[in-house]
Amino acid sequence: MVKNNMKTRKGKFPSIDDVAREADVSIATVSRVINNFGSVKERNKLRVMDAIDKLNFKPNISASRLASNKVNSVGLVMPVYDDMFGSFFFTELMKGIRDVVFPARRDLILLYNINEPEDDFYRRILNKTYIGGLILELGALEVNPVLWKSDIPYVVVNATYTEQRINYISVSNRAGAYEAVKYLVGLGHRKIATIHGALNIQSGNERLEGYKQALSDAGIPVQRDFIMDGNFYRKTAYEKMSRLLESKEIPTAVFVASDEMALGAMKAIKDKGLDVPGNISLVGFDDNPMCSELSPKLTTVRQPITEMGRLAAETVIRLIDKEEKPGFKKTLSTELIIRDSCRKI
Amino acid sequence: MVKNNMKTRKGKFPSIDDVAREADVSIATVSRVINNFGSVKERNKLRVMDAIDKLNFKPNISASRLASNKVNSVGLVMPVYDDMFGSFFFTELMKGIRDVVFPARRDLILLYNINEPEDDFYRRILNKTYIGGLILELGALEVNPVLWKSDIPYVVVNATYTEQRINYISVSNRAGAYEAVKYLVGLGHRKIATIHGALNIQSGNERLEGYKQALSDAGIPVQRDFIMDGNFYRKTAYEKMSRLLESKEIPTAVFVASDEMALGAMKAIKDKGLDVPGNISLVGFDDNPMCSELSPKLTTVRQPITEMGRLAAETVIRLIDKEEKPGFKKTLSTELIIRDSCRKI
DNA sequence: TTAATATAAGAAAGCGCTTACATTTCATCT
DNA sequence: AGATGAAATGTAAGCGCTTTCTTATATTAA
Repeated sequence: MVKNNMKTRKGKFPSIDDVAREADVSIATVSRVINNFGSVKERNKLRVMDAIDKLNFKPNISASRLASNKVNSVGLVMPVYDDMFGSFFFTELMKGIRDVVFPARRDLILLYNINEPEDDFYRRILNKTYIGGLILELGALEVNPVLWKSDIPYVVVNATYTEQRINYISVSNRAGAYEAVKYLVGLGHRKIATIHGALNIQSGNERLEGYKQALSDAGIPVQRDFIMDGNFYRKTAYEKMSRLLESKEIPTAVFVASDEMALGAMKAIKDKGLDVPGNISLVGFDDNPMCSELSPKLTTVRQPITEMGRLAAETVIRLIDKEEKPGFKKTLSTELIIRDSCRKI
Repeated sequence: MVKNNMKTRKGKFPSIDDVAREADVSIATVSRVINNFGSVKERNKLRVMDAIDKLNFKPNISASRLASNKVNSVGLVMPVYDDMFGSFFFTELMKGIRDVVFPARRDLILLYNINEPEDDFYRRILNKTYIGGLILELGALEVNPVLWKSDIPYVVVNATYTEQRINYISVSNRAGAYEAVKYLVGLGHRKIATIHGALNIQSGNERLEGYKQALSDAGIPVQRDFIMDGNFYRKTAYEKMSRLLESKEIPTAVFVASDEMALGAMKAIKDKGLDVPGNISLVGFDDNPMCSELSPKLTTVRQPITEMGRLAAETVIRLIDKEEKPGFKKTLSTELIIRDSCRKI
């Protein structure tokens, strides 16, 4: 039920017929050279290209799509972020995506679900006949059934799946967290707490597991009261850190599952009159650029978000072009960036 | 010269003919009810809608566009940002845009110019026959001639133009800077320096003017060596601030033309062993969320970026729909957010 | 040289819609 | 009841491309 109130663009663009007339060939030939398809004699190819230049002709994509029933745009489905990290993540991901999508001459369609039942939202997307494939960041959501019942190719970013058919590109959250905690252990810390992220989000869960594993492997018992329930928000981290500082046994180091939370934690520590890393060593996750603006500069686990975006775009395009079979799975590795927020003990 | 390697979506979607047959009416009638256009008897309207539901029919947008030569998608042209503010600005703007564009059932096409001559880039956009209008953030660039010679509606964001036909939505940079400096004057400061932004960008220029004007109006002479040439980058601001602190006459307050630069300035001050606001009062511009994470929390000028995005989207849609005549010009006001980085003197 | 084959070019039939125009239906007024 | 005009519906001609099929031309083989 779309209102019929759209604007009409002046119908003065040259069409393929004009080019054909100008080059004195048939429109079929013009189409062949436009699409670099079939065989055209060099002489005619040149004439057509000249005509195209002369008339400044650009093919009408709607017509092309209608006639060919082919499709090449990439859709990007994102949740509605509202925090600092969301904005960082989004822009970084976009950098990778755009660096692949635009040089490949694809269109990038942004798709936000604003107040629509999820099924309807995806059905609508599927019926946009010009979208060839999707890149999805789902946060805490599952892959929608409408999607996996369809035959549109999609790759999910920032999550892993055991289902064979689901393509994803993720990041080694577990290993990253493991490395961070191992680093703290290496500095001599034994009382290492964590403020973890939302556990309904995969990355939150995996980072917690990495933390536990690293402690176990170091022969350090995992203490229940050293595990603080966070949700990736700064404010929560502030509260949890404050709580941690009031407990009988105060940790000497804390692994915080995101930089944004590390910010809150650091503030809580300072507000208590304590020092980072003097009293408490801190490691974050993400490598948000603000990390190096804090004092002390935050030691953190960098995740290659841009790279993830780039790879996601490359993959979805290959899937659209059928150059790749579904089932593409990749986990990119993280890197511990050592700065000034941890000390030997 | 597009390679012919796109994927074909299974051609099993029901068409308008199927609906017409199912509802036992003509395709014209179906089209009328789809577009809510012309007159259709209630009885038939219902039958068509039932048939649409039953078959799960969705119109083929490419066909619709080709036939009607009408168009409703919104294109968003952005520069390639690489700094923190860019990412903040981009996400904030997007928030406003998406909150308008998606409920209005328009598509949002992201357009980045990656290594393409500007003219070609815009010509390509214009020939995307499904883009009805554009929102542009141009940074230091001018409106491209290809664009203003065309008849596509567009609104420029974050800049002002005297040309009558150019639609823009901007922010009162001058007044914002003026208010900030006036505030410093009110606190008793007389030696007020500024680190300004890139002067080839309007906002940079206007903020500098606001600074000068505020001083003049307060009867304070504008001192040449209190005006430091910045470019919105943190690093430059760090250097300029350091320089400022080494000069004979050290200011008691500095108006820094962006929060990102304020970050650099603050660091420079601390690195010199001085205190904010103890020795130097600081005011920023933007109200980047990190402002309230700094210590001291940064006093700054908030600009309504999301609101700008929202208005830009509303405007471009009204222009597409011809509900608005070209020449829409609006400047949104800023707001001084007083936090802890300034003191009385 | 001619036959056989490969290559190049064109003609024309759609793709799934919109819409101008023609036609039918229906309510209203003499 | 017949005339009249408005409302409802249908018919059919495109929109600008792609692509199949056909035909013409060039190349090679015999």
